[in-house]
Amino acid sequence: MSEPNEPEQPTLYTPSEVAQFFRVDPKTVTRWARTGTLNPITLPSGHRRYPATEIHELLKIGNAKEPAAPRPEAEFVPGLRALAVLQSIVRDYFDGDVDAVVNALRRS
Amino acid sequence: MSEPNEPEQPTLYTPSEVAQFFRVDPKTVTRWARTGTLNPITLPSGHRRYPATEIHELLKIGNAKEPAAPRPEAEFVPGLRALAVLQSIVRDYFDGDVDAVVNALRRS
DNA sequence: GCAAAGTGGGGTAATTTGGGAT
DNA sequence: AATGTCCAAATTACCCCACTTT
Repeated sequence: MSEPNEPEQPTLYTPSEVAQFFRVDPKTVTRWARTGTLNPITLPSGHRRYPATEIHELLKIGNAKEPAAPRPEAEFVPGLRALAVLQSIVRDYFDGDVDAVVNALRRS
Repeated sequence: MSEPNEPEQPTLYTPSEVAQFFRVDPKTVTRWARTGTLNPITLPSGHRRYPATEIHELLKIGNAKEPAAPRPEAEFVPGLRALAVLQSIVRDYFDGDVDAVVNALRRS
């Protein structure tokens, strides 16, 4: 059974992390969120988490065409768990449109 | 935790998985469940499993406003959050191998 | 049965939030 | 106008150990 690895590059950033990236006070990050400069998700508790994609965009990270990732010879075989999770993503976020998912992956 | 991967049946996340998605401590996820914020399934042992649909829905909160939804009839454009979640799946379950994800989708 | 990893409960420090004043 | 600081309340993180699952 394949299990999630430790995320070295998290999808969501905490307010403190974002503040450190921009070299500002966490309070300022909160203000940016309130004024719409940043678009975080809100936890059920009211705290905020900031999508890495948006932060990276603002930090000008990843806008260069990076060399292709190292390609392993052996084909990756996903476990049942990975398949189930992936399919749930396709269903909930992409309305079951597999091509849309593939396109989104190719662009990113 | 082996279960059929039929799209009709809801995918269940473990507390650790939910915690990774939200960038919070697993104990916080448990807290949300105890206070009724999340509605997990309770195993006979007392442990909890969280329906993916509810988790995905909560990950969208606060991200309702898309910067630009230009063409409804045009090609499907995933939201910022959808892309972020998808990328986390690629990273955690497919070791960052985009092609492996595409192949898995094409086969299913 | 045994070992390793994950989970739940509790207690305590650290973080986050919001408001207001500088 | 935008940012950093102080404050208090709420939320979360990290520590323990016992139990469950694999």
